[in-house]
Amino acid sequence: MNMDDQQQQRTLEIIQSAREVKQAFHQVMSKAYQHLNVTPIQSFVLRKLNEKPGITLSELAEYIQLSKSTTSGIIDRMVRDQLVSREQSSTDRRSVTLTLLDKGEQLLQRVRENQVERMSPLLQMSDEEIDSLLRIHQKIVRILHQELEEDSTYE
Amino acid sequence: MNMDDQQQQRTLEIIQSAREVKQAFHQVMSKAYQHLNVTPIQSFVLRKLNEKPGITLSELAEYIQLSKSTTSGIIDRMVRDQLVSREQSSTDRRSVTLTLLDKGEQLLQRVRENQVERMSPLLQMSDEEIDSLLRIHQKIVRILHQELEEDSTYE
DNA sequence: CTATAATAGTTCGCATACGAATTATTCGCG
DNA sequence: CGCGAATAATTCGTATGCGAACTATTATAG
Repeated sequence: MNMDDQQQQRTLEIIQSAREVKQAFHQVMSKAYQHLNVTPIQSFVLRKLNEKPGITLSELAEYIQLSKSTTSGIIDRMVRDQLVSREQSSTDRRSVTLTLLDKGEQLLQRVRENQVERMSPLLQMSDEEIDSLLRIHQKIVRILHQELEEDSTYE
Repeated sequence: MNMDDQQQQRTLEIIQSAREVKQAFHQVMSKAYQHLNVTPIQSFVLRKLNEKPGITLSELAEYIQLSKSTTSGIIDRMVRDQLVSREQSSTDRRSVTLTLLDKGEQLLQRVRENQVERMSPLLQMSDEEIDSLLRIHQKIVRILHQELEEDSTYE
């Protein structure tokens, strides 16, 4: 329960560091995609729908780790832009199934080409660095998810 | 300009990994602070204002790496909640100076105590892992910021 | 078989987050 | 000095992001 100041400082450094990385990615990706008229999260959804056509909204939300309400809003705008179709499932009338429309597939193709150009500088990092990064990130996510579950015992 | 599929896959892994970390931090920190009625970014601003009392809005925005418009909105809500005072600068009437109010200082104290409890599991990581993480994160931020600057040559 | 639980989505109010446009002020060049 | 450029904030419209409340449907317990 008690940490000394140095440890507290250490924790803050990790949080701040993750924040900076998040912000930097957000800014680069927003700028990289804006001339395609697509947002970072929409590009992410395009990929997922391409991998799993006919997925339900709940499954997509689980997949991209966002709440259903947020996911519903994202899909709203993608349907409005004719990138995605939203249809009632035949097996469970509560569910909706999501599928890429032609326009969505074409956009995904352009997103992929664009990403190649914009993100390639990341590969300045060595394989060892990338492996190390991915491993530590996984560890952090595991620790934080564990913390979240234990949290439900509070209150 | 041309990457093979493996490299493209590698880049995607990095982006996805950063996204997962971001989401995990967001969820844990939101939950950790919600009973104090403060958001993660507000807790961050409380710390900065404590370090640099009398800072201007532009300086704060630069510090926390957010746009002025976003920062202005965050301060709006903190002023509304009587955590922060916003006063016209005497030296430059265009600027505003931001200072923590008593209520803000008290809240910062509770945030600090709370954070100790919630974030300590992160220290399951070894010093080597943390050093490695911070170093690689800095490298990523450097690469992405460089990318952002070069971008302005486009269009 | 039916009342109740649980589940799938949507909607609402709120807090970030951005860029563009606007206002007020200061700077800086001639 | 004085006028145009630069700077500091704010406001607006839009897109994430969340939880709570709600509707519709399906599952389940008795």
